Amino acid sequence: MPELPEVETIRLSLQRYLIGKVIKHIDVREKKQFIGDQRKLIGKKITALTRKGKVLSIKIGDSFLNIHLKLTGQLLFSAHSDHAVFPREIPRANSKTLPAKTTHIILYFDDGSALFFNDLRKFGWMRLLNRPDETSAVDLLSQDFTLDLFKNSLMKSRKPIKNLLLEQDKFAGIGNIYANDALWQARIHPLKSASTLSDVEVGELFKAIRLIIGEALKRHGSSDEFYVTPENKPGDYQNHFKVYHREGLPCPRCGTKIKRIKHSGRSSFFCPRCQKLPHS
DNA sequence: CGATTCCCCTGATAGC
DNA sequence: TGCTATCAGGGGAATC
Repeated sequence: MPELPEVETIRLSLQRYLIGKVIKHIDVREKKQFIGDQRKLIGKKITALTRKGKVLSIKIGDSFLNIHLKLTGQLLFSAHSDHAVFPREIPRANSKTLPAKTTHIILYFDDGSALFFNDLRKFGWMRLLNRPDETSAVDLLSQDFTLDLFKNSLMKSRKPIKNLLLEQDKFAGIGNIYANDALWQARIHPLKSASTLSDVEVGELFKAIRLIIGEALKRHGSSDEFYVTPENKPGDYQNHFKVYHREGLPCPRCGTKIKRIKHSGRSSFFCPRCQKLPHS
């Protein structure tokens, strides 16, 4: 699922292709996934790509096309829209060519290139606004994401730390993969109440988030299920998961079998030896 | 305030 | 074989 490292990888890639291109035509095949008046974009030029948390914003003319990929969204670029063929199968699109069955929106540019939005489960969206999509939260790669801010947020909540990490209106960008791996890195149990973390633990978790997100970025994200880069290349972090999707496999640090629990409707993975609760 | 549940959607998988 | 039930999951809304 696309989290900060995946969306940032996509942004850096698309930035190279899209800046300066002019929108010729937009094909919206799944109406509910495009919010706004697409006609506003015709003939307008792309001037910037930004990202906050998991939301990508493409500046087109005076408007911002905001994109959330949710669980299964893919953005693929092709220099030749009339024969968009990739050398390898696109994961879960069951095809090397575009458009695929899962292609729901296509942006055509004036030079014959195109951007394809695939999304099997149709949870993702493109939303046209006159500003980047608003979230008051601090992005994890921002200078404003400081230890002080992090600590203040944690001390105000008695929720399980894992739940807090996933709240996009507090810290934008972390999803299930990196929340699990960061907690493992910091040796903190996912159910531990946020406000009960010691100063040392808060510091370790702060470092762990930056370390794990940084490693994932270097590896161009995690191609666990659907995610690929706009060139249809996989990331590499899935080969280096610490605990995520590794139930029953050995902890990379101590060899203990990794456990999986469900809470608040989501799965958490952790090492029962490295990440202990006070009373267990 | 927080915790839980449902919903959106589809393919994979399990059970009969 | 083929049908049906269940599940995964980001995030928003409704409910307790």
